[in-house]
Amino acid sequence: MDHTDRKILMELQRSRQNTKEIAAKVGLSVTPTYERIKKLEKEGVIKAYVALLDREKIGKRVVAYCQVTLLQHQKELISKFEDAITRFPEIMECHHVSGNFDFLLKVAVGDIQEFHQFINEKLSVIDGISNIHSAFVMNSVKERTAFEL
Amino acid sequence: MDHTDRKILMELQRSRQNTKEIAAKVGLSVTPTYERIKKLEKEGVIKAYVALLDREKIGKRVVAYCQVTLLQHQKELISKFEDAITRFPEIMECHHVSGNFDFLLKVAVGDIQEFHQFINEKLSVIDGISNIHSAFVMNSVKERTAFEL
DNA sequence: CTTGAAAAATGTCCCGT
DNA sequence: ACGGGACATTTTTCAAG
Repeated sequence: MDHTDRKILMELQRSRQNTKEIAAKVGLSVTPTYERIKKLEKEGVIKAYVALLDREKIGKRVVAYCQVTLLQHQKELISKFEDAITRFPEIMECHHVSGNFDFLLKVAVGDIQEFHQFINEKLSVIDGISNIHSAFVMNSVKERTAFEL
Repeated sequence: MDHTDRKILMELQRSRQNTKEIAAKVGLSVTPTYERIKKLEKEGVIKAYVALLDREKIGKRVVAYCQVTLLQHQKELISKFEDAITRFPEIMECHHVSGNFDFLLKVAVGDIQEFHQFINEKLSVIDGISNIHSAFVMNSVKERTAFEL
């Protein structure tokens, strides 16, 4: 992966464009540009092309980050927790992290009532949880899916 | 926005597809499907179509969440902090949150050395910061950009 | 909404260098 | 690895029921 590939990826991370436009921006003709893109797709560097939606416009007014601490750090307990997490559509992200707590969850819901319900009926019901601490997003200063290359 | 629109959005959030495929999945013909998609784009419900990359394959081996606490909660201090944040390409997300700390940052870098450099030379240099606590992502159990509709 | 059609744009691939 | 050109697919628009 060279400088041109990185330029192509930066563009594709920003927005969908046709091969001609990309080619012009990286200073190549269409064919090599096309082949580079296909190669990046085949290698799995590009995982998918997706649509990003406006959170407010689809009625997800509440985003919260939940710090979850488990009772013990046994393999079984962790697996059980991770399995449960996968099933909840409210959870956008779940990361196993180092530090004071074990998991960091990003949750998106319609309103506070729905969040309350999620915590009480879904999250806190999972076995082996010792503690949950939530922080509500008041304003997203920056939010991108694009990595710097 | 009705049930069909939501179905269309769910598909487009999952992966790029041509109008014919979407039409088949939502049980409409191509023309109305095409018009619905254009409407959702025009209204800004669909913000953009982007490529998602494989983090490991582009060499971003380290992701960390940083909890930042400011010294005081003055408007000026907050604005200054937010301005500085915008300029750092390592920062993927920055949310102003309620709770024990003020800002939650998602940072993606190549390795620990780069992270160390980011904290010491970029983040901690910003005026008005009282505390930074970082948690490294060891495993991402779930990571999606798609909202449930 | 459906079907069908048709032009323009784009994607895809083969063959040169 | 690059560029040109040929062909297939898709996008986009339109008309009629």
